[in-house]
Amino acid sequence: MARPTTKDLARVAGVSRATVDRVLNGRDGVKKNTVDKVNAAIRQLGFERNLSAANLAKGRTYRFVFVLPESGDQFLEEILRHIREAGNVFAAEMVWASVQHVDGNDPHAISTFLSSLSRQDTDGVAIMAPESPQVRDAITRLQDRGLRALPFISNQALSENHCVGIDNRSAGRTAATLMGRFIRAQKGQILVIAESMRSRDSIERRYGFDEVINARFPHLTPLPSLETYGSAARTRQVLQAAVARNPDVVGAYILSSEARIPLDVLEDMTFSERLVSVAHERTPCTEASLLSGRLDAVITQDPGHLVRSAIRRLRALCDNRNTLNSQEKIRVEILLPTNL
Amino acid sequence: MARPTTKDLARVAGVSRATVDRVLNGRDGVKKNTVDKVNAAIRQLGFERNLSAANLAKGRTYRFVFVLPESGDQFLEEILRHIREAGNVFAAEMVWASVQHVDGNDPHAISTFLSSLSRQDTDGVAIMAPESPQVRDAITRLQDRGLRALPFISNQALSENHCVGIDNRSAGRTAATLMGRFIRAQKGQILVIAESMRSRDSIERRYGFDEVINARFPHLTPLPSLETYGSAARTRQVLQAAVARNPDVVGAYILSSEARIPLDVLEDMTFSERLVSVAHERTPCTEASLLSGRLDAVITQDPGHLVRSAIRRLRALCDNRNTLNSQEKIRVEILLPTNL
DNA sequence: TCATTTTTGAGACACGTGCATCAAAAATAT
DNA sequence: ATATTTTTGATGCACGTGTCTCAAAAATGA
Repeated sequence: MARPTTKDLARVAGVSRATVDRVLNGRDGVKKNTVDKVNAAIRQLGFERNLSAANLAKGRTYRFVFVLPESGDQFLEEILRHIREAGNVFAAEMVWASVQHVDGNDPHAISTFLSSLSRQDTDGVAIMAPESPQVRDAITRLQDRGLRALPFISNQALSENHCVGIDNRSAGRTAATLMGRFIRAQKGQILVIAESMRSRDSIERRYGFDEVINARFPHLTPLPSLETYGSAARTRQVLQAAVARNPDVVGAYILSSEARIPLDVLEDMTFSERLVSVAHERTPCTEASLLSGRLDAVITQDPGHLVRSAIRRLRALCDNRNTLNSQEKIRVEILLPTNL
Repeated sequence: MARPTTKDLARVAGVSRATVDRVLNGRDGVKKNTVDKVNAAIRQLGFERNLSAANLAKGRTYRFVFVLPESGDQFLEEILRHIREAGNVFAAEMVWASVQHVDGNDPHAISTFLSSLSRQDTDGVAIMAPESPQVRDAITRLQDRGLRALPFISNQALSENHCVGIDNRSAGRTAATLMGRFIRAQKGQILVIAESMRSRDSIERRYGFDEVINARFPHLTPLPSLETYGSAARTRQVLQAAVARNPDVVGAYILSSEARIPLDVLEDMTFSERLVSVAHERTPCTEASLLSGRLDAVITQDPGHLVRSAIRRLRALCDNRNTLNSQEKIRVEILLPTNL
């Protein structure tokens, strides 16, 4: 019943605890034959290292940095809140999570910041930044210096560590399914509104969206993406232009994480029939809009889950452990007024 | 930077480590004044007990039992799989999770089993069983003996420990929203199919479903619940009778966690137009049905999350800690063919 | 005041692992 | 054969907390 300890291992393998330690911690200078004996004992006893004891002995702490853009985005606010919250919870497990803001549009700034990190003060980094060669190189150098890096939400093409976040193509496909089924009109156009189409996330969402609309709802026509660049004036302008060109707009898909501006602008405009609107990310704004009926559905990813998953995965990377895939898979969630 | 230890506490509070220990672990025989001094030091230093060290010192293990019905239900299979999986993950944190099957329809058997548990071999129990006075009493006695109990998935009216699981009324409301918006017919009836309507879960789902259909989709009529009792023959019989009485059936809501039988039966029947069907719980059967188009949506709760949440909450109960509410809230998830 | 009780302190050991050091044993080279 | 290198064992301390014991100090009662 009691868990076997390294002492038991030593006894069963017929070696000393010192040798068990050498094998467990991968030190060299141990004959292959001896290594095998110890491993056999590990299997035989079902030995598992007592993490509490190990961490205590090592005085191990995990110092993680979240590198985030500087925006005042509501979704990002949520992320920040959960980082603080998780900081408290994981404190008992010796995890320190801090946040560093850098201009998301300045690859040079990101790269410079990443270069400033060292093992002296940091064990791992979760990076939310658009993909760029500079950033990619900085991440590689980070890893060469022994730090662990993880792309966070915004997709980075890192070889193995796939991103903490949803499959954006699947998110776009889901938005399309809801949109297609909610719209009752026989035909019409759908506005697609993004803050910018330069990010990989937006592109993937758009791709998934078109895929499903074209295949399953051919009576609907998704219009070319409208970019707001975060400006209300510009949003109003491009939206009005698009609606003028397309008399039968029946839906609006807001695919960037800041839905406030497009929603406000849409509110002021008139359409022949009530628009079906779908947006991304749960924020105070999208929640309120769902309840008031301004939005019909919200596709989201749980920010708390994102943060905790990033921390767990960074820690696993530090310990060279595997994570539980089913726990770390971030789900494409659908919010309706009824399941907030 | 380094975390304060009990030694630091003792120094700052001007007492001995023994006294700090007495305060931290709530032993008596300490003057109120001294307690206050220690608590002040705790606040001043922001002391947090090192859980690793504490657990190591106590040799604490957490032995939890999941009490589950004996069914061969696919959803239950998933739950079992995740209990085994979680067992591996939590092993490093000294958590042992075992499973005990009892006949879910026999309150006496459940009560007898619960009475057989003692602190000698068990620290906490997660109970999935229909509510009944006998079971409720057994749970109370369990708690009197110092064990921790938690209602699991199936709703138990335990005073404080609210159930690990979704809000079933919200789930029913969500099913209704999707159903109402997916159905294009001007009017029609909706089949509501349950294994049994005796369980609190079914009742709550049904209640939420009717609520939304009546309020938002008055052109649709939800029919009285049909009970299958798990029998294919009976299912066929009651379904055919219901359809004979109602010529305009346009939707089917399967609200129990086993969707296989109703789906198979529905498949064989003919309707004037394609049914919109919504079921509960992600299982191999519902997944396949979504992809094949037999089902339009599935309302589900993540079984892995359920299991891990139950374990975390039981452990928190044992340690008299609070859990992170945002992490333990089980979401009403919506599955479409596009976000599996 | 002295006897009694309550409160506090000092100290030791335990938990399981990590990480040293140094000597002993075994294997290999000469 | 001996000298050298490689491999192993023995042992001790550390991590932070929990849990003892025993004695000292302080507070309370008479």
